[in-house]
Amino acid sequence: MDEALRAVADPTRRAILLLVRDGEVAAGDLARHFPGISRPAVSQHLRVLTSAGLLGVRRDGNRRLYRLRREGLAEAAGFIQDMWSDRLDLLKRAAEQEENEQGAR
Amino acid sequence: MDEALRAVADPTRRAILLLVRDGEVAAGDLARHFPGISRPAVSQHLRVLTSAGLLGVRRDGNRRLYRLRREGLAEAAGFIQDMWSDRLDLLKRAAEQEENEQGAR
DNA sequence: CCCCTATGTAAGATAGTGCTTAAATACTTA
DNA sequence: TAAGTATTTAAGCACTATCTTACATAGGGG
Repeated sequence: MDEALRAVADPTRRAILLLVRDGEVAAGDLARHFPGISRPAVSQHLRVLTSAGLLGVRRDGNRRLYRLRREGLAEAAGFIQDMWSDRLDLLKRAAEQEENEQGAR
Repeated sequence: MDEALRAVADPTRRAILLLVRDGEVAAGDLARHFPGISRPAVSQHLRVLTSAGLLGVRRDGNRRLYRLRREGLAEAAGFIQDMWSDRLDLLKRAAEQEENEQGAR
Protein backbone atom coordinates (compact mmCIF):
# COMPACT_ATOMS: atom_id res chain seq x y z
CA MET A 1 0.00 0.00 0.00
CA ASP A 2 2.82 2.33 0.84
CA GLU A 3 4.17 2.19 -2.69
CA ALA A 4 0.73 2.76 -4.22
CA LEU A 5 0.02 5.79 -2.06
CA ARG A 6 3.43 7.27 -2.74
CA ALA A 7 2.87 6.74 -6.45
CA VAL A 8 -0.50 8.46 -6.37
CA ALA A 9 0.93 11.41 -4.45
CA ASP A 10 2.43 12.82 -7.63
CA PRO A 11 0.15 14.92 -9.86
CA THR A 12 1.73 13.78 -13.15
CA ARG A 13 1.22 10.18 -12.16
CA ARG A 14 -2.38 10.85 -11.22
CA ALA A 15 -2.89 12.38 -14.66
CA ILE A 16 -1.41 9.25 -16.21
CA LEU A 17 -3.80 7.08 -14.24
CA LEU A 18 -6.71 9.14 -15.53
CA LEU A 19 -5.46 8.68 -19.09
CA VAL A 20 -5.30 4.91 -18.86
CA ARG A 21 -8.48 4.57 -16.87
CA ASP A 22 -10.63 3.80 -19.86
CA GLY A 23 -8.33 1.43 -21.74
CA GLU A 24 -4.83 0.71 -22.96
CA VAL A 25 -2.62 3.60 -24.02
CA ALA A 26 0.85 3.48 -25.57
CA ALA A 27 3.75 5.07 -23.71
CA GLY A 28 4.32 7.56 -26.49
CA ASP A 29 0.71 8.66 -26.54
CA LEU A 30 0.88 9.20 -22.81
CA ALA A 31 4.06 11.24 -23.14
CA ARG A 32 2.38 13.39 -25.78
CA HIS A 33 -0.09 14.55 -23.13
CA PHE A 34 2.71 16.15 -21.12
CA PRO A 35 4.42 18.71 -23.35
CA GLY A 36 6.15 20.16 -20.32
CA ILE A 37 8.20 17.07 -19.53
CA SER A 38 10.39 14.73 -21.54
CA ARG A 39 9.54 11.22 -22.65
CA PRO A 40 12.09 9.62 -20.33
CA ALA A 41 10.50 11.42 -17.41
CA VAL A 42 7.13 9.96 -18.32
CA SER A 43 8.75 6.58 -18.73
CA GLN A 44 10.08 6.83 -15.21
CA HIS A 45 6.66 7.69 -13.88
CA LEU A 46 5.32 4.65 -15.71
CA ARG A 47 7.90 2.51 -14.01
CA VAL A 48 6.92 3.84 -10.59
CA LEU A 49 3.26 3.20 -11.27
CA THR A 50 3.92 -0.25 -12.64
CA SER A 51 6.18 -1.19 -9.76
CA ALA A 52 3.46 -0.04 -7.37
CA GLY A 53 1.06 -2.43 -9.06
CA LEU A 54 -1.13 0.35 -10.36
CA LEU A 55 -0.40 -0.25 -14.04
CA GLY A 56 -0.08 -3.31 -16.21
CA VAL A 57 1.98 -3.41 -19.40
CA ARG A 58 1.71 -5.34 -22.63
CA ARG A 59 3.96 -5.26 -25.64
CA ASP A 60 2.38 -4.61 -28.99
CA GLY A 61 5.14 -4.75 -31.55
CA ASN A 62 7.20 -1.68 -31.12
CA ARG A 63 5.01 -0.08 -28.52
CA ARG A 64 4.14 -0.75 -24.91
CA LEU A 65 0.53 -0.47 -23.94
CA TYR A 66 -0.26 0.49 -20.37
CA ARG A 67 -3.52 -0.16 -18.62
CA LEU A 68 -4.90 0.60 -15.18
CA ARG A 69 -4.74 -2.18 -12.61
CA ARG A 70 -7.60 -1.41 -10.31
CA GLU A 71 -6.60 -4.18 -7.91
CA GLY A 72 -3.44 -2.27 -7.18
CA LEU A 73 -5.44 0.47 -5.58
CA ALA A 74 -7.45 -1.84 -3.35
CA GLU A 75 -5.39 -1.46 -0.19
CA ALA A 76 -4.92 2.27 -0.60
CA ALA A 77 -8.60 2.72 -1.30
CA GLY A 78 -9.33 0.68 1.80
CA PHE A 79 -7.20 2.86 4.00
CA ILE A 80 -8.58 6.13 2.66
CA GLN A 81 -12.13 4.92 2.86
CA ASP A 82 -11.51 3.63 6.35
CA MET A 83 -10.33 7.04 7.46
CA TRP A 84 -12.92 8.90 5.50
CA SER A 85 -15.95 6.92 6.59
CA ASP A 86 -18.08 8.64 9.20
CA ARG A 87 -19.01 7.97 12.78
CA LEU A 88 -21.65 5.41 11.98
CA ASP A 89 -19.05 3.00 10.70
CA LEU A 90 -16.87 3.93 13.63
CA LEU A 91 -19.53 3.00 16.16
CA LYS A 92 -20.18 -0.20 14.32
CA ARG A 93 -16.51 -1.08 14.46
CA ALA A 94 -16.34 -0.32 18.14
CA ALA A 95 -19.35 -2.49 18.83
CA GLU A 96 -17.86 -5.40 16.93
CA GLN A 97 -14.58 -5.09 18.74
CA GLU A 98 -16.29 -5.06 22.11
CA GLU A 99 -18.24 -8.11 21.07
CA ASN A 100 -15.02 -9.89 20.17
CA GLU A 101 -13.50 -9.00 23.51
CA GLN A 102 -16.53 -10.33 25.27
CA GLY A 103 -16.23 -13.59 23.37
CA ALA A 104 -12.55 -13.89 24.23
CA ARG A 105 -13.19 -13.87 27.96
CA MET B 1 -6.16 17.25 -2.91
CA ASP B 2 -2.52 17.22 -3.85
CA GLU B 3 -1.47 18.19 -0.37
CA ALA B 4 -3.73 15.62 1.26
CA LEU B 5 -2.44 12.78 -0.91
CA ARG B 6 1.16 13.79 -0.35
CA ALA B 7 0.49 13.89 3.38
CA VAL B 8 -1.03 10.43 3.38
CA ALA B 9 1.85 9.01 1.37
CA ASP B 10 4.03 8.92 4.49
CA PRO B 11 3.65 5.85 6.75
CA THR B 12 4.27 7.75 9.98
CA ARG B 13 1.57 10.21 9.09
CA ARG B 14 -0.83 7.42 8.24
CA ALA B 15 -0.15 5.93 11.65
CA ILE B 16 -0.93 9.30 13.22
CA LEU B 17 -4.21 9.46 11.35
CA LEU B 18 -5.13 6.04 12.69
CA LEU B 19 -4.34 7.19 16.23
CA VAL B 20 -6.60 10.21 16.05
CA ARG B 21 -9.35 8.46 14.14
CA ASP B 22 -11.41 7.71 17.21
CA GLY B 23 -11.05 11.00 19.06
CA GLU B 24 -8.74 13.76 20.21
CA VAL B 25 -5.16 12.91 21.13
CA ALA B 26 -2.49 15.19 22.62
CA ALA B 27 0.71 15.77 20.62
CA GLY B 28 2.82 14.19 23.33
CA ASP B 29 0.69 11.07 23.45
CA LEU B 30 1.04 10.77 19.72
CA ALA B 31 4.80 11.17 19.91
CA ARG B 32 4.96 8.43 22.52
CA HIS B 33 3.69 5.98 19.94
CA PHE B 34 6.80 6.50 17.84
CA PRO B 35 9.82 5.58 19.94
CA GLY B 36 11.96 5.55 16.84
CA ILE B 37 11.60 9.23 16.03
CA SER B 38 11.95 12.42 18.02
CA ARG B 39 9.11 14.60 19.28
CA PRO B 40 9.95 17.46 16.94
CA ALA B 41 9.73 15.11 13.99
CA VAL B 42 6.22 14.12 15.05
CA SER B 43 5.38 17.77 15.53
CA GLN B 44 6.42 18.43 11.95
CA HIS B 45 4.26 15.59 10.71
CA LEU B 46 1.37 17.10 12.62
CA ARG B 47 1.97 20.39 10.89
CA VAL B 48 1.95 18.74 7.48
CA LEU B 49 -1.27 16.92 8.26
CA THR B 50 -2.90 20.03 9.67
CA SER B 51 -1.84 22.16 6.74
CA ALA B 52 -3.29 19.54 4.41
CA GLY B 53 -6.61 19.89 6.18
CA LEU B 54 -6.48 16.35 7.51
CA LEU B 55 -6.19 17.29 11.18
CA GLY B 56 -7.81 19.87 13.39
CA VAL B 57 -6.18 21.27 16.55
CA ARG B 58 -7.51 22.57 19.83
CA ARG B 59 -5.61 23.94 22.79
CA ASP B 60 -6.29 22.43 26.17
CA GLY B 61 -4.16 24.28 28.67
CA ASN B 62 -0.65 23.15 28.12
CA ARG B 63 -1.45 20.59 25.53
CA ARG B 64 -2.66 20.56 21.97
CA LEU B 65 -5.30 18.05 21.07
CA TYR B 66 -5.43 16.81 17.50
CA ARG B 67 -8.42 15.26 15.84
CA LEU B 68 -9.11 13.79 12.42
CA ARG B 69 -10.84 16.05 9.91
CA ARG B 70 -12.64 13.62 7.65
CA GLU B 71 -13.69 16.39 5.28
CA GLY B 72 -10.04 16.91 4.43
CA LEU B 73 -9.92 13.47 2.86
CA ALA B 74 -12.99 13.97 0.71
CA GLU B 75 -11.27 14.94 -2.54
CA ALA B 76 -8.53 12.38 -2.18
CA ALA B 77 -11.08 9.70 -1.37
CA GLY B 78 -13.04 10.79 -4.42
CA PHE B 79 -10.05 10.41 -6.72
CA ILE B 80 -9.03 7.03 -5.37
CA GLN B 81 -12.55 5.72 -5.44
CA ASP B 82 -12.99 7.08 -8.95
CA MET B 83 -9.96 5.15 -10.12
CA TRP B 84 -10.74 2.10 -8.11
CA SER B 85 -14.37 1.73 -9.06
CA ASP B 86 -15.01 -1.03 -11.56
CA ARG B 87 -16.20 -1.18 -15.13
CA LEU B 88 -19.85 -0.79 -14.27
CA ASP B 89 -19.27 2.72 -13.06
CA LEU B 90 -17.03 3.29 -16.05
CA LEU B 91 -19.72 2.36 -18.52
CA LYS B 92 -22.19 4.51 -16.68
CA ARG B 93 -19.83 7.45 -16.89
CA ALA B 94 -19.27 6.90 -20.60
CA ALA B 95 -22.99 6.78 -21.22
CA GLU B 96 -23.54 10.01 -19.35
CA GLN B 97 -20.76 11.72 -21.23
CA GLU B 98 -22.15 10.61 -24.57
CA GLU B 99 -25.52 11.87 -23.49
CA ASN B 100 -24.01 15.23 -22.64
CA GLU B 101 -22.29 15.43 -25.99
CA GLN B 102 -25.53 14.64 -27.73
CA GLY B 103 -27.23 17.39 -25.80
CA ALA B 104 -24.50 19.86 -26.67
CA ARG B 105 -25.02 19.49 -30.41
C1' DC C 1 7.96 35.16 40.17
C1' DC C 2 10.52 30.61 39.17
C1' DC C 3 10.37 26.15 37.54
C1' DC C 4 8.32 22.28 35.27
C1' DT C 5 5.74 20.24 31.55
C1' DA C 6 4.07 20.37 26.84
C1' DT C 7 4.84 21.74 22.48
C1' DG C 8 6.45 24.19 18.44
C1' DT C 9 10.26 26.46 15.58
C1' DA C 10 15.02 26.90 13.56
C1' DA C 11 18.99 25.28 11.39
C1' DG C 12 21.52 21.92 9.33
C1' DA C 13 22.76 17.05 7.72
C1' DT C 14 21.21 13.30 4.67
C1' DA C 15 18.51 10.91 1.69
C1' DG C 16 15.13 10.66 -1.88
C1' DT C 17 12.56 12.45 -6.05
C1' DG C 18 11.91 14.16 -10.50
C1' DC C 19 13.90 16.22 -14.26
C1' DT C 20 17.30 16.42 -18.25
C1' DT C 21 20.42 14.72 -21.97
C1' DA C 22 22.82 10.91 -23.92
C1' DA C 23 23.11 6.14 -24.83
C1' DA C 24 21.12 1.47 -25.10
C1' DT C 25 17.52 -1.91 -26.39
C1' DA C 26 13.96 -3.83 -29.18
C1' DC C 27 10.83 -4.29 -32.93
C1' DT C 28 9.64 -3.06 -37.99
C1' DT C 29 10.36 -2.40 -42.54
C1' DA C 30 12.70 -1.62 -46.82
C1' DT D 1 20.95 -6.31 -42.59
C1' DA D 2 20.68 -1.27 -42.45
C1' DA D 3 17.78 2.39 -41.05
C1' DG D 4 13.81 4.14 -38.57
C1' DT D 5 10.51 4.28 -34.76
C1' DA D 6 9.20 3.42 -29.92
C1' DT D 7 10.71 3.06 -25.59
C1' DT D 8 13.65 2.32 -21.56
C1' DT D 9 18.04 2.83 -18.96
C1' DA D 10 22.00 5.52 -17.19
C1' DA D 11 24.20 9.37 -15.16
C1' DG D 12 24.06 13.65 -13.17
C1' DC D 13 21.91 17.60 -11.00
C1' DA D 14 18.63 20.59 -8.51
C1' DC D 15 14.97 20.55 -5.37
C1' DT D 16 12.36 18.66 -1.59
C1' DA D 17 11.48 15.86 2.52
C1' DT D 18 12.56 14.01 6.86
C1' DC D 19 15.26 13.54 10.60
C1' DT D 20 18.22 15.43 14.48
C1' DT D 21 19.75 18.71 18.14
C1' DA D 22 19.31 23.08 20.16
C1' DC D 23 16.38 26.79 21.25
C1' DA D 24 11.94 29.36 21.86
C1' DT D 25 7.21 29.80 23.48
C1' DA D 26 3.45 29.11 26.54
C1' DG D 27 0.58 27.54 30.24
C1' DG D 28 0.27 25.54 35.23
C1' DG D 29 1.53 25.28 40.00
C1' DG D 30 4.47 26.04 43.96
